[in-house]
Amino acid sequence: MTGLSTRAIGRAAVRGELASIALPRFFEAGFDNVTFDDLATAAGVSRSTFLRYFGTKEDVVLFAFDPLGDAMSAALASRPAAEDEWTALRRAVDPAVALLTREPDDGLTLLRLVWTTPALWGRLHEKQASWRPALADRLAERSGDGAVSPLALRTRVMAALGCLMVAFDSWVNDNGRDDLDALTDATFAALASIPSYHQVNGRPS
Amino acid sequence: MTGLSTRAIGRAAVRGELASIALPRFFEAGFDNVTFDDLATAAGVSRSTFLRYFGTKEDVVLFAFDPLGDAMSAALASRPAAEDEWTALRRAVDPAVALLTREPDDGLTLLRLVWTTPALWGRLHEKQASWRPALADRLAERSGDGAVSPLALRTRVMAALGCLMVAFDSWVNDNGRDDLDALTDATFAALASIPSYHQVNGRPS
DNA sequence: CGCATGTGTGAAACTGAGTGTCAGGCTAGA
DNA sequence: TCTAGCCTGACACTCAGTTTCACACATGCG
Repeated sequence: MTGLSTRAIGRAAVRGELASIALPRFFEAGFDNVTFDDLATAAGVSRSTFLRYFGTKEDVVLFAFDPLGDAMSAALASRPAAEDEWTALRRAVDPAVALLTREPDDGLTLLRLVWTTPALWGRLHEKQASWRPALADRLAERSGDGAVSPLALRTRVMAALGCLMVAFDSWVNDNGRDDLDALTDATFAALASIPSYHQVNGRPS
Repeated sequence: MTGLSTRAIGRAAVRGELASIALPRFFEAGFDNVTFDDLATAAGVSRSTFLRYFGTKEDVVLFAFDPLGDAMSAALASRPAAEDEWTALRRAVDPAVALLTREPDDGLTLLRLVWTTPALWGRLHEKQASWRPALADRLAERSGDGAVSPLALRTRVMAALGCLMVAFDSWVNDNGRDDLDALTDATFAALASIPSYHQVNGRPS
């Protein structure tokens, strides 16, 4: 019943506070031009302390995406059992879309920073990959446990999160002109009906 | 007609030589436990020189994947025009499968190193992403230029390379027991027919 | 043949990320 | 009040990656 100790709650709060102080610096100066010393000074703590809360500089920025893993798993689990799989996956990524469009300017700025910094882009994809197992588990539950091969489920989860990433990419590249939600619909639609694919096994030379 | 100068050829050869000296060290000791000093000493050059050939440690390992971008583009371009898109994409990733299965032990060892080192895994995905534009261009050519939206094409290319990555993942995780080619077939098949997806736009609540 | 130019190499100094250690201070519980 | 444990700051350290400088070597030209 210990759940979250008072320590852990405090720690999470401090992390959020530090991240919110650090983000504007990154936006202004660019990710690579801000040092831990800068962040620590801005936050009024020592470099040591800042580093204790965020093991890497990337974590400071990507902290914003942390809740998405659980949120998307929960969203998928709450879809009606009768709903088809791809629609359920489309709805599962809604929390991600919502996170970035709640404050469209902030969301776009954040995503732009991630997209223009290879280290951040890479880490976001690592994080995204870490969400997959839980989503594949939810998918297995809803389609009867042995009905579809785990490999196929993992592939479809990969595809769904990939659709989200392509939508992010388009959104950043057109500077938020299009609606992120609509872009996500479009990427999911692009995989929904892959035109006439026959004989995967059996070598179509 | 300058193409490749004699300089560039020499440089590429040296890169290959240095990489082939370095790889076994990584395999033995683990990526993080090998320093540039170690590599330089092993290769009989100075740290400066080694760093001039590979800007980062990740590049030393991922050097092996460098030719894949062009190889996959060429493979896709050479598919018959009548072939359906998804099959063409499946064939486009053949060079990647071939690269890793030519010497199955070496390929598996290399991929295991990449998969157990977050930094390498992330960089491989960056590199993979850098291959996408060219592949999307080849896809646009074969399906009449304006016929399918660029967003849809980019999404399908992402999905195809994602299938490859999931196949890699499975191959590493079962220690090469299954055939990588067959695993790739399976992941592509998992997206070929996404079961009954209706109405992406129009909010299926 | 002698000289200038460009390129590859090595040495060294420097910045900054990330790790580990240690001592002091604050808080909570007995 | 005393004690045990955590949080903090200071410091030293390793290593990646950048930059600068000087030297060696090759090639092209007069």
